[in-house]
Amino acid sequence: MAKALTVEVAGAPALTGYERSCEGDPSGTDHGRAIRHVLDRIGDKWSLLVIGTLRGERLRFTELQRHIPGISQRMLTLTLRQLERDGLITRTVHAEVPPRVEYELTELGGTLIQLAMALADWAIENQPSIERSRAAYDDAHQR
Amino acid sequence: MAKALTVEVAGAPALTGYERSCEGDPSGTDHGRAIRHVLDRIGDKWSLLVIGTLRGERLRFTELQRHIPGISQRMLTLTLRQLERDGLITRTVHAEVPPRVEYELTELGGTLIQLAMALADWAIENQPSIERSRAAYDDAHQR
DNA sequence: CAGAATCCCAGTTGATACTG
DNA sequence: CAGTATCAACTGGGATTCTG
Repeated sequence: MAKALTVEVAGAPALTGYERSCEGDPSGTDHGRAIRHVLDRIGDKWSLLVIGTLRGERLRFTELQRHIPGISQRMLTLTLRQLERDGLITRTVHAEVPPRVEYELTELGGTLIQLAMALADWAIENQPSIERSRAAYDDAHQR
Repeated sequence: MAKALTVEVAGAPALTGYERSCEGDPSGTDHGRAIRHVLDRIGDKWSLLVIGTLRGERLRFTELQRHIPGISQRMLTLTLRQLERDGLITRTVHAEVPPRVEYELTELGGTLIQLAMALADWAIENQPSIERSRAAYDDAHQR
């Protein structure tokens, strides 16, 4: 997840194999590379779910955990940190006892929601079709 | 990748922790669940890249490998099989020597391209902003 | 309450060698 | 050419325990 942090050398961000091999790419807009970047950011198990949950509401740590069944304390923390670092959410600590920390989407994070919704819609709409295709494939390739 | 295959029980597809905990969900359209499904399908390292490469062209195995720098023979094979199973691409074997196998997007796969392009556009447009945010974050949190 | 620190396994990916 | 088979390495993520 923190790839760029672990392999960073002299301030230069780490490069994946794909990126390295594309360094001299003539195309100004390498979509492959771009896609790799989004996926690195929101292609993990929880990021998109956290963003979706923060849609329209500002929530506390525990509230988030309740809204996202199955997420562990550890992964919620890591995911939130990552999203904060990328500027997709903000983290606000209130100087109280007991502590209260609230998370909320930034404007940038908000723009991602649109994509997330599009993805979800696609999934909902095409799930049956995919399910059928799988059944057919498995049926034809069993032994 | 083949999660549903490995943990299948009596014909019922496996459930992730998230899905299990949502079984009684009242909402007809659980976006969280839907997003989980798309991510399971195209959130891996190569699927979206393969789909993007197949955009508009029908390509052979080796051609695909050349178009996608960094992908190993093994991962290309696995990814193609998965996409074929899900009905996103078709695999055509020509009875020749040497063998010729061509891959091409299905209609369903074509619809995914739209989303992929949207993702790529988002990445390209917001990459600088994210980069800046990261630099600021790392700067503020270093020690 | 909101985490930080550890431990650890399962699953994914990569490298390499072999084949119809 | 288009794979398959095998092995090794890496890492994402869960469970658990501790703390300001």
